Amino acid sequence: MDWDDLRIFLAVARADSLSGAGRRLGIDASTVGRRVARLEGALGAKLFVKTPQGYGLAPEGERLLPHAEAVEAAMGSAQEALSGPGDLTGQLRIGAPDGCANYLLPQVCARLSEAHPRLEIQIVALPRVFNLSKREADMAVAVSQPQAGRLVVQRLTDYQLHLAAHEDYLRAHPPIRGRADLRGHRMIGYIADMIFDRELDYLAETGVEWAALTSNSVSVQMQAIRMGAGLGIVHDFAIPFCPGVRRVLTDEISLRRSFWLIRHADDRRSQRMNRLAEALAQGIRAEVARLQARLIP
Amino acid sequence: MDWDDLRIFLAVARADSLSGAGRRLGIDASTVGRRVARLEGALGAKLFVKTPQGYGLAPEGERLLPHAEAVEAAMGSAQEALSGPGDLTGQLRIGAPDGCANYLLPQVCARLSEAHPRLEIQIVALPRVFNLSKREADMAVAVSQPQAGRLVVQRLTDYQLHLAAHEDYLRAHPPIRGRADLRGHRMIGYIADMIFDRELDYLAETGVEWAALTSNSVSVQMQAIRMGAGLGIVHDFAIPFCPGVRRVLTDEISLRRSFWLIRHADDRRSQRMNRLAEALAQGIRAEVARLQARLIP
DNA sequence: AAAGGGTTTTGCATTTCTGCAAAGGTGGCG
DNA sequence: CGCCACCTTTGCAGAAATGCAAAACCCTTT
Repeated sequence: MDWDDLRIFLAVARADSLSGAGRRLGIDASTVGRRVARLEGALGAKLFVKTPQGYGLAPEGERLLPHAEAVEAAMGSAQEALSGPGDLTGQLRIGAPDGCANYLLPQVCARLSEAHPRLEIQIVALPRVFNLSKREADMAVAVSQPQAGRLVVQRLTDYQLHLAAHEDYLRAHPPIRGRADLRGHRMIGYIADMIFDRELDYLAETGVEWAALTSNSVSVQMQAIRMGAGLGIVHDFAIPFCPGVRRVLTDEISLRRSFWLIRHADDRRSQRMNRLAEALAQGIRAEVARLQARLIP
Repeated sequence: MDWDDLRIFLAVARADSLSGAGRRLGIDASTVGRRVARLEGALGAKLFVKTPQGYGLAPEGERLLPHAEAVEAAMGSAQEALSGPGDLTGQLRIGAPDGCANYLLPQVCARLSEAHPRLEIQIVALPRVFNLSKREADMAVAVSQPQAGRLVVQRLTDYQLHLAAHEDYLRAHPPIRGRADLRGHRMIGYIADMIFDRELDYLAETGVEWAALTSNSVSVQMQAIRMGAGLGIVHDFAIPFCPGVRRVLTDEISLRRSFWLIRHADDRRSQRMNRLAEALAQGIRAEVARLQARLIP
């Protein structure tokens, strides 16, 4: 039995398909299929039920999975034992909502990447909740604490959101002195039925009923605001990236949210993962603080 | 990093050489060397100090070793999880002193092998103490309990030894009615300076001072006795294999010894190893009992 | 009903890995 | 001193694994 085939097995079990596993591993799907076949031969057991829709775990594979994960953990410890106390290496995939992914992670990860040249960071911006248990990512930034799953959660930082618009828009439209003046303004926000977390329902919280222009992406919303398309709730830390965008009604409308860093419970014992999480947490905290401090009141 | 390379690393670390590891793994030494080189490249660390006399663990390799063993253990559990509750598979290398290896293990292992067709049993007969920690064998039968090492020991069975000779020899020489009559007889025994365990010093215990024909192998001694070369202390359980060999002076000279089964402490958690050990223990017990019962008083 | 995107599977050219044989070194022994 | 046994390393031919492209299939959508 080739030990490396167990690595492939894990990937397929998590991706539920040869092609998905291949993408993740950076090798061809046909190779993945052949390695799985070889493993099954060596073990004398059918590990997957193969359908044209993908590979699903067979009972025997189900039984193997936790042991394969134990091997993976041991393999991680082994690699850890060698990488010098200083540098971090390997791959790190971070899932994050796109606000964080666009305006915070690039800088934070750039610095991290610079400090650790052999570290390979992947930022996955997705408007949905991650399935960490399937290892779609090693860590995830979330806007609320998950309830289920073998996960470990830590608070990253608080951040604020305010109503904002481009100064060109503000000049061209009636002044906004109070909440009542919002009536008649064009609002920009999330697509209602694509809100994947209650914490994102900013507009409802501010009492706005209707938005003229919506997107599932905060960066698209931000771009719309920057182009003078209207008013919207935006992250304070994003505003410095958009010259000309000004906050309005900061006294009356002010939201506070938190980012949470979510990791696999199993990774808790990994010194590497702990260090990566800590570096990420500090980086994000510092970046949020830096950007919010830059705001023109 | 190829997970399978860690398997090669383990073998080299234990064999202290590429060629030894290659023999053990059944692959060529040059391949072993290249895989080690590849692993070192992937890990960015020199794992071995390479000399024309072999591969010795470098400090980094020393650090990696326990983690690699953890991976090995996890890999074992994984394979165990799949092999049906019934059958045993894989390789089992048993080290044993040659008395046991010649007259007990062949039958016992033959039955075991028949019951588990995918099990591959190797019997290593060696006139020395095994280095289990280097995994020269998975288990070892010993004539005394080891004191040091992370080992687990269990008593297999007691057995007896008596003075014996071929009936042709007895007919051709003066009768032996008591210990005193032994004077003048040709004795067969161990080579004095090659006795690797005090328990083997049979002749000294019986008061015999000198042996005319000696060997480091009990089966060679037995063969000599069978050919009528003289008298010697032999295992009772070996006598049924040598037609014509009779015990003498059974009342006055009778030795009792024990076999012990020694295993790695780490293997204690392996259900497979436990089952193998149990099967071996029962087989050896039954075989000793069967053979000793067959003796002509 | 047909088309499109997703999957697995298969055939083939290419790359990679492996085993063998020879070369080069080093320590032990007569 | 030279020889022998053992080790590693290197060069090369054959075997094996890999990636790519195409085919076959299923489900969803137009």
